Parts: sequence; structure tokens; C-alpha cells
Amino acid sequence: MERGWFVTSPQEGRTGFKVSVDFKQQATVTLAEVAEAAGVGESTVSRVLRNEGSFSRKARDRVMEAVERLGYVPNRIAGTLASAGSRLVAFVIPSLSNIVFPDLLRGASGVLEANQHQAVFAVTDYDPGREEALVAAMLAWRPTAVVLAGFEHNEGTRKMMRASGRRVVEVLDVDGEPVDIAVGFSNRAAGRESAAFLLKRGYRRIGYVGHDVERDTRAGKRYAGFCAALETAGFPLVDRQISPGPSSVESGRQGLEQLLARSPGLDAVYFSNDDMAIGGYFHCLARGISIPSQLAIFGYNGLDIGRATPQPLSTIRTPRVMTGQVAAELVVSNAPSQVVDLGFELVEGATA
Amino acid sequence: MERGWFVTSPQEGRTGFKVSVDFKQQATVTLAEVAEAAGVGESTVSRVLRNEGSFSRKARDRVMEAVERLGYVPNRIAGTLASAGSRLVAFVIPSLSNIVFPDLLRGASGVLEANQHQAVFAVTDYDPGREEALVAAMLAWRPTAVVLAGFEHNEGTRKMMRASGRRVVEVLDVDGEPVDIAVGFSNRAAGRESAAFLLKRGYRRIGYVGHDVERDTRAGKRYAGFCAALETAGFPLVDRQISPGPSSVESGRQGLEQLLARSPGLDAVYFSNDDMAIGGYFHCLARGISIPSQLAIFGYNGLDIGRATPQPLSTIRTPRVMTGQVAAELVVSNAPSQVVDLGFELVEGATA
DNA sequence: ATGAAAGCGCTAACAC
DNA sequence: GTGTTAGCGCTTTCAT
Repeated sequence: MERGWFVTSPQEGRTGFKVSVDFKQQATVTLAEVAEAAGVGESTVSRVLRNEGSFSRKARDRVMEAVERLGYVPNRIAGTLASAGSRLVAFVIPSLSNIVFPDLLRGASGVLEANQHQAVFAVTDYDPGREEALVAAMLAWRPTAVVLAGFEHNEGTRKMMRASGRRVVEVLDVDGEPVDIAVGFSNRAAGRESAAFLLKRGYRRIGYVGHDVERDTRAGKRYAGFCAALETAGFPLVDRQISPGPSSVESGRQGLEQLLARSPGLDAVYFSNDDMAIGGYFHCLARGISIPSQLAIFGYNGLDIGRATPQPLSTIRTPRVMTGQVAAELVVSNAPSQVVDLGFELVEGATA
Repeated sequence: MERGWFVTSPQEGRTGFKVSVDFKQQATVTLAEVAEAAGVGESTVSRVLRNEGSFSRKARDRVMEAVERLGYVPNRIAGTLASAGSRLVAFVIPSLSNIVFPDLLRGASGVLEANQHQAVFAVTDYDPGREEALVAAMLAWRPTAVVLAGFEHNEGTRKMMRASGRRVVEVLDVDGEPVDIAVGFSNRAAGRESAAFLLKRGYRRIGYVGHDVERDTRAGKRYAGFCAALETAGFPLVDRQISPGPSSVESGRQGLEQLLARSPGLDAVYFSNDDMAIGGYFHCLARGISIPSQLAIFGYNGLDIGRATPQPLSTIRTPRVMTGQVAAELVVSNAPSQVVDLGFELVEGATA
């Protein structure tokens, strides 16, 4: 197999191109060929390879030898079609930019790999329509389960999933009616507790800086819980700055700047998540606004970075990785329908 | 289908359990049944569904009606077995904690979804042995291609991939001999250019703070390039602090603290990546070390957060998302073997 | 303990 | 334009 390539230098940018192609789709070794080579029947090879049923030691040795010699790699596509489950678990997630989802996948993939399952994923970009299309595409793989974020789906999506006979796991939220299984924590309660904490600390003129809550419905629930708790206490939200687009450090920084320009009298600001809060924190550092005496800052997620800032960020730590682990465990163990509330932890940092 | 669940409150922790189970593995609708219901042959259904070959408008309508009515979802497993490719692209990546890999996946998944391909992934945790096992597992799915980080693989992994007849894409590096396709940028050159920049700025007593370079071989190449350039210039690295474990903000913070305790005379520090550098930046903020006059800081990756800090981070911006996009494009277009060097961009921030 | 044979649900010739 | 048929590479009875 001869090949060539052309290496470009960084200065020249992307100009790499082929020199020669030659990918002989080499005839893949099949189980039948292994059986032939080992001088046994196909079913014996199958049993040996899956270490199931009974076979003699001698048969096993001959099979393994043949497998080795021929470089046989089983075809899971065929195996899946012949047997039952695909051992594929499909994740249909809103984003990969928000650290929440990589964390979720990380927790899940460890458990799945340990149980001979494979993770498949697709990104909806917070679009329910795309979600529906992607769930349909995923179901075509007959996955063991489909995992998706939250409870807000198109009716079509829900119907499809219910009709599919697959397990369905809705994660990172528990405030809603699950199709089958839910694993996560209460965003609404997180919002409420954040408000209670700020009030307890004596803050009264409180603002909010957030990202697009139409799309990120879980952030929306936190916001709703937060506002409700403030009103109940008699100190309703003073002002808010909601930026379009996804959350980011830069967006939090700008959001706080704009909010303070309008409402300079605030004594505390609640952010839609830690990324946004860190941005706000940077704004204060840059402007010499002292934290928390002049302005208190409170986030959500409990990212590691918030523990390394000169003043640890006050926030709520959520069990994102564990959500993935638990979701995967329930799936591989074929657990019954249930809601698992993993809870969260309020972290009293130094910024509020 | 009756179900029940028990919702726990955050305080109670994870105690959710089932109340009733009843997942009838409902007989899935097959293409044959659709054909039957529509009063046409199986192949017609197949043609209509794939919109390929010819069929009358009338036939199409009847098929679609039946599909709709029966809630038919094609079985891709069967389809793949019957035809050629699986339209699955396998990513075997070291980690999901390092933002580099979610970025890569993000770029790739967009392109793949637009071309009816599916991303599958597994995480090696920087372990070549796990990588080998996971590549084997992935090959069993007969993916269109397997994508993995860098060129450092076990000989067994390489052999397996070559024998598989699948496309192989090695990403995020170009300093090495690719099996088939490589897409990325030169880590070695990035290290060299970082050194050149610091020297040009007049820094002379330079140190390094990094994470485990045995495992993260690309960080190791940057470090090597960096040191080599310093030596060539006659100002070899003064001291270094290498922490075990993965990179993180906290690790960078502690690393710089330890480095400065040993070598207080440094005037600049190169970090293994932006996470580490941000940690170092926080350390300086906390200790009142003024940047860059007392100490200069230089990172790698060009994360967004580095642009929102009070002083923008000096770093090298890498095309991570584009690496994923290009890799996916080459795969879906079945491009020839080649090396694509996407280059990188040095960002002159305010920290060095 | 082991082999023969019947599918799994679809695609791809190939006739008509 | 449309139906028939032979696989794709396995797993799984069911004999033996």
C-alpha cells in the first residue's frame, strides 16, 4: 500500500493534499473463515468468542489461534442484528461548549465502557426541532437507551421515544414528568436556595445576569426559582441583563457591565452559571469593584476554576459527572422507571 | 403502560426507586410490514425511503402513508450490514476534561450530522493500552473512520488500524508519521514560537509550569520545542515545575507557587496550556505580583476565558474546532491520505 | 461438546 | 417503475 502526503507549514495554512490513494477495501475476515481455518463449526467459534455455552479446551485453543493468525475482528453490526440489543447508548445533548455536557459524557462513558457498551452522541444546539430529528436518527441504531437533557421536548420526540421500546433517560433536571427515567437535580430548588443564601447574607438590592433562557430551559428554571424566592421574601429582583447566545465568560463580563451601568445601586448579582459569574468577577477586578463589600457575586455549577480564583466563587456545586455515571448504571442494569434526585451543594465561597 | 416513580428531595440524596416496571419490548415495525401495508414490494419501500432509484409518485405516497401510520423507524443496523459503510465515525480520545477534545468533537459532529454520519466515542484517559482496546472495540462497528489524537500509539493499535481497511485520522498534531490522514498543527513549532516571542520581549530568566507530559505527548512536544529554542538562543530554561495528573487551573496555580518558591528570580513562565496559565495568573493576582513587569505569563490554546481576564492572556490560539471539521470533511468525502497543517496564531495579550 | 441451518431487517442486483 | 431473491456476518435453536 503506497501513499504519499504533503506537509504544509503553519505559515502556509491549510493546503495539504494527497499524492496517491490506494485503499484496497481489504476483504475482511469473517467468522466463517475463522471456523474454516480452525477446523470447527461457526457456532463453536461464536461460543468461544463470547465465552458462552460450552466448548472444549482444545476447540478454544484452535479458535484463538486462528483468530490471532487471521487478525479477525468480530463484526458487531452483524452480531447486533442477529441478537438483541445494540449495546449502544445514544446521547442527544444541547451543546459541547457548556462543560456540563462533557462532564456528563465523561461520567457515563466510564461506566458504559466497563460494561461493554458504546456511547454515541449528537448535538442539538438547543434546538427542539434538531433534537427531534437527531433522536429519530439515533433510534435507527436501536440503542439500548437514549439519554437527553431535561424534560422539554417536542411532542413528536416524546411520542417517538415512547413508541421505540428503548429506555429513555432525561438528565440534569428533576422538575418535570419523565418519559421513563430521570437523573439529575432540581434547578428550581437551586435558584431558590441561591436567593435564600443571598438574603440570609443581608443582600437586598439583587440583580441577575444570564444567557438565553429560552433555549437553556434549565437555566430558566433556576432563574424562575430565584425570582420567586426573592419576591416571597419581599425583595424582588431589581434588574436583569439577559444576553442572547450561549453562556460564556465574556458574556458574563459584558452583562455585568451593562447591568451596573443601568442599576449602579445593586449589592449582589446572581449569574446563570459559573462561566458568566467568572466573567462578572473579572469585570469587578478590572474596575476595582471590591467583592463582596461593594458587590456580591453568586454562580452555579461549582466549576474547578471557581476554587482557584483569588477569592473562591460562591456557587452551587452540581453532580454532573455522577449524573452521567448513575444514568449509565441504570441503563446497563436495565433498572425500572424512576427519578433519581442527586441533589446539589451550596458552596460558601468568598464572593457573596 | 403504567409506571411510577418516587421523587426524592435534594436533601435526601439519591434514593429514587421504581414502583412498577412494564417495558413491553414492542414488536418493532419492519420494512416488510410497511411494504405489506402499502401494498408494494420491499425494494420499493427501500428506494422511497432512501430516495434513490426510481419509483412513482403514487408509490411514494402510499409508502409514506404506511410509514407514518405504522410509526416505522428504519433499522440502520440491518441497513449497514446489507450495504457497505456504517456511516459511523469513531473518536478515540484521551479525555473529555481537557476542553480541546469537546472542541474537536463539536467541530466534527456538525459536519458529520450534515452528512448523515454518526459520531461514536470512547475515552482512553491517556492510556495507550486502553487506547488499543478501545480501537479494537470501535473497529468492530466497522466505522467509516477512526479518529484519534496524535501519533503516539502502541504498535498493536497501528497494526490493527492498518489491517482494518478503515480510514484513520490522527488529529491535533502534525509532527509525526501518519497512518493515513493527519489534521492539526505543530506542537513543536508552537513551543518554539512561544520561546521566540518571550525572548524577543526581552525575558531571559524563563521557567516552565506543566502537567504530566509523559501522558500528554503533545504538551511534551511543545515543551521540547520551547526548551530547544531557549537553548539555541543561549538562555536555557532556568527551572520547571511539572505536576502529576491532568492540567487544571488549580494545578497551574500551585505549580507557579512552587516554582517561584524555588526560583524567585524568574521573569517569565511558560505554561503547558491556558488552564494552567490562568491558574498562574490567579496566583499572581492573589499575591500582588504585577504582570508582566514582575513576571510574564504565556499559555497555549487560546481559550475564550483568556480574553476576558483583566489583562488578556498572551498565548497561542489553536484551531481545535476546525480540526474537527476538516477531519470530518476528509472522512465523509473519502479524501486521499494527506497531512493537513492548520497552523496556529500567536496572540499578543497583556501578560507577556 | 459441537455442527447445521434458520433467521435478524435490510440493500442490491436482476428480472420483468 | 416495481417485485423477487440472494445475501451481509453473525447468533441461536435444535439435533446429534
